[in-house]
Amino acid sequence: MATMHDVARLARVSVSTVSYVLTGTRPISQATRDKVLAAVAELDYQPNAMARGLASRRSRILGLLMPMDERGLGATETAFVTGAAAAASAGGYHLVLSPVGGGDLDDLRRLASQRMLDGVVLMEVQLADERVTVLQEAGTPLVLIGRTGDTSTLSYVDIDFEQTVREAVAHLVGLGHRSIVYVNHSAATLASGYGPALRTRDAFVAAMAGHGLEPVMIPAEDSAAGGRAALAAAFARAPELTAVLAMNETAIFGILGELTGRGLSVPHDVSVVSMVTSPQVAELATPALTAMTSPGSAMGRIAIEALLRHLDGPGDERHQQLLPCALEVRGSTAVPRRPAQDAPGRSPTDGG
Amino acid sequence: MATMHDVARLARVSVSTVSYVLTGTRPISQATRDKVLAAVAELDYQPNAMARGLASRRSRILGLLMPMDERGLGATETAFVTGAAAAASAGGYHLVLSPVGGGDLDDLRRLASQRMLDGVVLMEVQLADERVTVLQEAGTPLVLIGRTGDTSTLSYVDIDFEQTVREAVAHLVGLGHRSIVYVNHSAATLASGYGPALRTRDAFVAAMAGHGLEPVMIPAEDSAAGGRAALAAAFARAPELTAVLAMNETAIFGILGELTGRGLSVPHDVSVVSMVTSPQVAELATPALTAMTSPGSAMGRIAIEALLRHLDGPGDERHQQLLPCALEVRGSTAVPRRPAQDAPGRSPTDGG
DNA sequence: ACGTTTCGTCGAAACGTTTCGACGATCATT
DNA sequence: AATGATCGTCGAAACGTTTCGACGAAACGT
Repeated sequence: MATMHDVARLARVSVSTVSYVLTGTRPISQATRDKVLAAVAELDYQPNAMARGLASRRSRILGLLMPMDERGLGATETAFVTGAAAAASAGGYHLVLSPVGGGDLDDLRRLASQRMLDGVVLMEVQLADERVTVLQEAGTPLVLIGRTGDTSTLSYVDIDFEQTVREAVAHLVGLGHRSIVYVNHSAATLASGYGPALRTRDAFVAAMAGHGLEPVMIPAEDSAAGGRAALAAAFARAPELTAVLAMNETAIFGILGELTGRGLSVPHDVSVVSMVTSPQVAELATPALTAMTSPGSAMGRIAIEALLRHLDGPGDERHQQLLPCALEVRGSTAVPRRPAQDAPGRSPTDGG
Repeated sequence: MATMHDVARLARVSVSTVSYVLTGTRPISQATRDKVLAAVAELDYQPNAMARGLASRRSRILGLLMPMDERGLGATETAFVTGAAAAASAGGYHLVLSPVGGGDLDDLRRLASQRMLDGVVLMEVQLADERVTVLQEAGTPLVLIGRTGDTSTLSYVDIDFEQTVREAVAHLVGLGHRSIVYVNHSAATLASGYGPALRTRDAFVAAMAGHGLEPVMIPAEDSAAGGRAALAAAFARAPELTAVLAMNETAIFGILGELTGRGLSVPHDVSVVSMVTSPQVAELATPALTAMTSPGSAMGRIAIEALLRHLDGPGDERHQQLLPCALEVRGSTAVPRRPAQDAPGRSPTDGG
């Protein structure tokens, strides 16, 4: 394995000159530069990451901290990781996936103190998240995915739940639906203050109100059984329902199963829209789900780019951005067969 | 940030003594050890990872190289990552996820040459995999997930496809099924020499032969549409079929949709077994799928442990291990309603 | 022609560990 | 009581970079 000394000797220059050529820190004449680069190529030289990290006090490693619970990563998180890794790679950084769960806060403290990570992206942030405190104490540059309760001081990227819900509701209303039920995460999750669940709830109420419609929200456990139960509850609360909007990616398969079980056809009897869902999951269902596609890959990229700016910049800048999910119409939404009670049979927006 | 010098000064010993206490490389008296540890605790000292890596020529970072194609990680791969990360963490190592796709072989070469990774776990290995060559040339310790064509020299962990298929077939035959169709990956994938597809094909033929039954295999594209087409093809080839064994986790949702579409009930008209599937995915279907659960987490752990042994040991040892998937019976398999043609009502293997 | 910048390069000192060789003490062996 | 081994500790030399200060040489203004 060639070192910088070898390159310097071969090019007949000093080590520092080689370093300046490679890092561009100081101006070097074209002639010398060529000599050095030729030597680098000939020796197939690669800088030693550890030595570079020690001397420059920059590891060029970024951490991606995700809960990694037993359910593992969904397709959305996966897209996020892919996007983040690509952006890190483009910036000359590596990305470390750390399975730092909720419990091992000491693990996290150790990780941050070892100076192995130049910066960190924190996923699945809770409204009150101890990990944030730990990392801030350690002085680690930080970008959040999601938002804490106090959003003022930190950089974050999050989904624009309000805009997303508004679009989803508009799509259904546009098709002629008047009775729409929103299936959220579980009551326990809501009670624990999970941001996305709370924000979508409020956004749903607001969006329905904007159309002069009654909002009905049903919480559901994160399982197929939870979805079935939620659908039963939905019909109990709103027997005339023609559309379901579901936040709960896991429950939605139960919802579909239960609808089929009741002899109801999707989309003609009941339309279904899945929120914050990846195309891969949406395609698994039959019919394929009309969904609000989460911008996973873009979020990963943006988060890393913000983090890199943090590292280079003066350090006092913040990046706060919301990204909406994109409506992708597939087979699970259509004009309702059962005409809306307070509307004519013809949908208001089908003038194609 | 405290350094080793600070600890040494506070404990009134030399730096090397501190190092010996911390690494256990040389014997140190209890009295000195106590002094040092007290100083460490007081200063909240954490060793600098870069300095340690440079001096010891060990980064304590392990790489997990996965294709990261646009489909992202399935639940099985996710479990693998989780298991691997936990094992690495337990061994005092960190795990780097690197999105090294097929194209950027140079990227991989660079990564290996930077001496940032002590060792590497390579996922989704092809029968002829250039990445293996690159890493071997760079002298990077290596463990494969999957097997190359020549299995003699390398360490690997893989699924025991033969055993898995045998169990799946035995389950179905035990229920009384006689006409079983195997839905594999696509013809193109088979032609490209993808190990799992080839191995399961051969294992299926062997297992069916063991029961004196006719093996029927249908290739299917990795999509819901591919699954539908495969099912149609299956009925064309074997109109009397009562069971489907599917390797293709994506196609299986299309298969289920098409069965429902044809008015056939799962499991009573047709039983379905999904191979190498995670419980999470199996639960998404209605009814929940009887599946051969892939040992994702265990594989991750075993691969990392083998890699760590590689790093400590003399370096010439190999670890080669096959893990079967475990049969988990859920709602998609049952005794066939349509009695088998060439057998009495009683199944040949149900002598419990 | 003479100071004064600017440019290109060099030598050496970090960076924070690990690890090697050495050296008194202590201990067992004769 | 002298002779080795063993134990515990120390000082110093790596490890392979980056980066600072310095220093000639060339280019500039006067």
